[in-house]
Amino acid sequence: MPTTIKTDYFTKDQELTAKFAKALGHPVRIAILELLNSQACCFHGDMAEELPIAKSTLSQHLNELKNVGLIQGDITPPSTKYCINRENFALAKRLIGNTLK
Amino acid sequence: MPTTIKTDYFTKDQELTAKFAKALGHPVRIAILELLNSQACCFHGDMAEELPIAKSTLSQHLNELKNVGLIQGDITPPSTKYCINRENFALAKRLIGNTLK
DNA sequence: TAAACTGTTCGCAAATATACGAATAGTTTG
DNA sequence: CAAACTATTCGTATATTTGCGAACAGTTTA
Repeated sequence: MPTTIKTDYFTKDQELTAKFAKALGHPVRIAILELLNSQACCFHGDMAEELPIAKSTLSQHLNELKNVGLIQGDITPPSTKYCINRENFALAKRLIGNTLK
Repeated sequence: MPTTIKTDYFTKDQELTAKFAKALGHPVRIAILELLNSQACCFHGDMAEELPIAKSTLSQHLNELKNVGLIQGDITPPSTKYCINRENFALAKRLIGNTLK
């Protein structure tokens, strides 16, 4: 068997593609994005009413989407407004679409 | 607070979109798909040489991709040939792309 | 300042995902 | 038939994800 160097195998793009895809890998998060997409922006509370999960769980999902940059949160207590990050939306679409080409 | 029915909240499309995305949510599986995409088909052994994981782990990843229908395996011992399932590739691209529109 | 309102964070439990090597299962070769 | 070859399955360990309710943190209102 030939020796194969396997250090740092993955490219940044591959890592990023997987990261975006992973963030999309849950129905709740798909639903969140569709909600945000259908309206300009959305408050946490509005989504909590629609989605079949506890508020704390919703916060976690929103946080995951925020961490990969697919959405952004405008925190002005007592309420928080969430919007889609169009730039990263497009990037994610391009990366994933490229993998599925 | 108005009563909201939350049973069976997610649509089939939302579930399927999440499923596809989840399958894409790991760099190894992204790399696998890119390998398969760059060549017509690929043997397990060819990929095992390229990827920084054990063969058994590779089998698991291939199995996940197969389970969601993104690839298909042609098992003719002692070797197994894997190909991309173009139909579901396109479906996944359409569903995820639609979410990110 | 107390109470109300909206979200987040914490602490925990259960379920999934990831990874490896050993053992196993089909073929083909000697 | 034994050995070699390729790949999967098994058993196991660890890490991550998902989910909830309780507790907490900023504002605004009474």
